[in-house]
Amino acid sequence: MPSRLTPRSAERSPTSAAPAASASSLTSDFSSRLVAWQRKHGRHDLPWQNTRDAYRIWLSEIMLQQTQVSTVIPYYAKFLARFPDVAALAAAPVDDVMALWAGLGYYTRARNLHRCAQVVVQQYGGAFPASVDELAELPGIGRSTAAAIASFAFGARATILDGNVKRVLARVFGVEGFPGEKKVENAMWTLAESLLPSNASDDEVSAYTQGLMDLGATLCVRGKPDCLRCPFAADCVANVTGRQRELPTARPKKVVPTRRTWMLVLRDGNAVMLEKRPPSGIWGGLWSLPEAADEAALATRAREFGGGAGVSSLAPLAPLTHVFTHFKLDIEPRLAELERGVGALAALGDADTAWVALSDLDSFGVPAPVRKLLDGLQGSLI
DNA sequence: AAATCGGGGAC
DNA sequence: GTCCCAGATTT
Repeated sequence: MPSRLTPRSAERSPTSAAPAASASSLTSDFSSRLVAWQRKHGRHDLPWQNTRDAYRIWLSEIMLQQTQVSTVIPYYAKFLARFPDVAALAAAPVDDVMALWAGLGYYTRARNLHRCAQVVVQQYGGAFPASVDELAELPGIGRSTAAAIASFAFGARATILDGNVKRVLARVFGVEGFPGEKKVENAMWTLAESLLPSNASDDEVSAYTQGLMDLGATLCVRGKPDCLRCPFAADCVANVTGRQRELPTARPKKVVPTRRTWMLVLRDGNAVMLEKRPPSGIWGGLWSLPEAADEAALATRAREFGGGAGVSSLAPLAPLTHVFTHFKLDIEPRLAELERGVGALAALGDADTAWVALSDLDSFGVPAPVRKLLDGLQGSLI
């Protein structure tokens, strides 16, 4: 049932485009219309829905940060099978968690996931706290994820504000400005809070939060929003004014610098030398190929890794470019072979290096471009 | 080729 | 408090 909504403070969205009368009536019944739409047209059978288990909800929300539903589903199933509850996850070695996470990206999420499980076990006796503020203190959980968990698991009246919601709000209410900008984001938080349903049951709260997500993910998409099916089409500033492509305001452009690195593929038969990266920074904590800032330095490292065994000269492999948000990375791979095949002995005793069979890369967390490079190498063997 | 996207750490 | 960074995917 659409609950009667209490009068809102006269928050005006920071736009002059929305007619005041239309904006205020929309604000007052936004939540009831969204809930009605969600119940009829939203998603109801995702693997992490239809539960109030905060562990399952938390796990899904962490995985869904920066990652789409279809990608998350198999990982979510793997994690639940291996770690059926927060205590099992907390008790596992972090390397097991990293290996299971490999391929999902944003690996600090995996380390925080593990840390968070341990905090929940040690400080909360294995039960997630129910308040948004306590949830947001936990590793890997910020304001939006805390609100998602609190609303789904505990029926809390708290709003999410992720990329989908920012897009919906910018369009429906005509919020101008790049949402990554502090001022604009603050305005969106205020607007989102003002739209929450009052006196809603737990089920209504869940449907509202899910509705925000589903509307942005299924109708109000970036490229071609399906405005004909949208419950807010008649009131939506972007739709009414034909500005779907201009809202939300795009990030200001900036030129990205290019960096170049040399990577060593040191091979001993079917195995390659991997090196564990520092815990923070690019690919933090993952296993990757040894690097150097130029070819000569890489050759020196190759000889050092070779230890007593001779090492061939470096042979160029096909260069590749990996694009991050803030820079491009040109990778110059160089192949070297151990000449006397004692590599397995050469690096023993060093916790930051490992000889890994190409067929065994799955059990290590390896960055995607490095994995691709090594997969190509495996194809060329035999 | 360009744009996206929540949280944490640096500052 | 504010700014800057991370990586895989979609468009």
